[in-house]
Amino acid sequence: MATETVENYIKAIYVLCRESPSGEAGVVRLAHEVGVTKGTATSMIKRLAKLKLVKAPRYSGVTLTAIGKRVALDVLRRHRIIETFLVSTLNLDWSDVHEEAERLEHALSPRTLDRLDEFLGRPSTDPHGDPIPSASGKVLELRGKALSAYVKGTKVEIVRILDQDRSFLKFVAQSGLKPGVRVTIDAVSPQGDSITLQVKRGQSVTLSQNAAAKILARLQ
Amino acid sequence: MATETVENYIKAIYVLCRESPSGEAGVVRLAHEVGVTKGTATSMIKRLAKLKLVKAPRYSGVTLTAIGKRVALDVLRRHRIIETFLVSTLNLDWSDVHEEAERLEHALSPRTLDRLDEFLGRPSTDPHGDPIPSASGKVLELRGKALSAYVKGTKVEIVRILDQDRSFLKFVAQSGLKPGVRVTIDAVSPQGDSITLQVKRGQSVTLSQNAAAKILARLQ
DNA sequence: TTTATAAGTTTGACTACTCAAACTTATTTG
DNA sequence: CAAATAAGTTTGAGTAGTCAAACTTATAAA
Ligand SMILES: [Mn+2]
Ligand SMILES: [Mn+2]
Ligand SMILES: [Mn+2]
Ligand SMILES: [Mn+2]
Repeated sequence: MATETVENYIKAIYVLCRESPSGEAGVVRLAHEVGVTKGTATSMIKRLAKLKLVKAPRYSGVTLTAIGKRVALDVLRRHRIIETFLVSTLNLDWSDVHEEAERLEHALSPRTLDRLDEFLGRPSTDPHGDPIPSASGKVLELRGKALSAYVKGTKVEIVRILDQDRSFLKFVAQSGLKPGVRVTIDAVSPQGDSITLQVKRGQSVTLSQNAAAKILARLQ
Repeated sequence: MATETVENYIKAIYVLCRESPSGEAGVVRLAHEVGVTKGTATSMIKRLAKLKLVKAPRYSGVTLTAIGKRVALDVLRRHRIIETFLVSTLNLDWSDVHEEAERLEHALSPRTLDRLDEFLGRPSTDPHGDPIPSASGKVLELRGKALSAYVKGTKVEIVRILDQDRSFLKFVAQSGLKPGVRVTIDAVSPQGDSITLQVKRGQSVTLSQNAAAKILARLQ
């Protein structure tokens, strides 16, 4: 079995590969993501390569092998089911659960995970709208487009928040922008680099294009 | 904060001190409990002493300091609340939850633990009848006497199973001897080294004195 | 009271993980 | 294209945790 540290690296590599257009994870960003120096990340990558979890040509980007991808999806499944439990059953704050799940995800046996999943009614997404991979390792990553991609007047439904940063999540929640909420694109200002949404009548929120890019929504 | 390993040692020392009449934990038994060699246990004890968690005179038994005792009760509280959750909410098997809680107990933040405790209705004992220490570190260890201490004809209520061994727990559960169950002492045979209980009408169980000593019960 | 044995300690070596700092290769940019 | 800079690697050292085996001290038996 992979250690807690290995699981964290693999999950981070999965996320980074998904984000980068080249489909590869860079060492510096990986190091930053897991909170270590780049030298440490390099040596860990070597170990992961020896474990057949990643492919890492020298002086180039890291990618997951099929086995590595499977490990990542397992960890992600655990992480998101736990987050769902913490929010929907224990009523913990939406913006706090990530750190907690970060530790708990390494301590759940398959059986307990399945019981938890059953108890929660087999949810398909977590509180942030992140899709929960199936037990067999399948996941539908793309649902919706970035808020910044819609034009003025469009009515959309928030489906996912891509950033796990606590303060950003806190701000998003404060603005009433949880997954499932419907908003109207009120104004788009390329000069001001901002976008304004109407959440309810009389309540509008202005976001930078950058922030709006981290919130996914779909039509209707 | 204490590492996972440190927490495991401290908890084991707490349990061993409670069991031994001298109130001290031996290195060999501690090593066995934690699953390491005695040399490893010795070197860990040194670290624990440096951390002011234990007192360990050379070539003699280990005892917890006040700080160490506090750590032990914190871990025990987490362990037992988790076990309660796994059994009463997720319907996991009574005899399986110990191993699971053994890992989860190191991953729960105080806030999440409190929410879980609240969700469960602030239970006072876990599924094995073990008392759950309070958040402030208080615990009532002694409730009931060993089954082997009662005489023939006595009607008692099972309150606690002292052994966490899976096969023993499985046997106990199979025999219908959970905490809360009422039984009658049917026969005591000093020669046969055994004791026979009537659980329901027509259902009786025979235990060795040794096994009966690990099951606590109280009158009525 | 000696002696065998159990309990406890020490030593040397190993894996997993980490950092700082020097170094090498790749990528920008003037 | 050459120089500057960013990205990636290597080296040396350190902590946490572990084992096997040799060793020392305490305890129980003879
Ligand atoms: Mn994690
Ligand atoms: Mn999430
Ligand atoms: Mn444990
Ligand atoms: Mn228990």
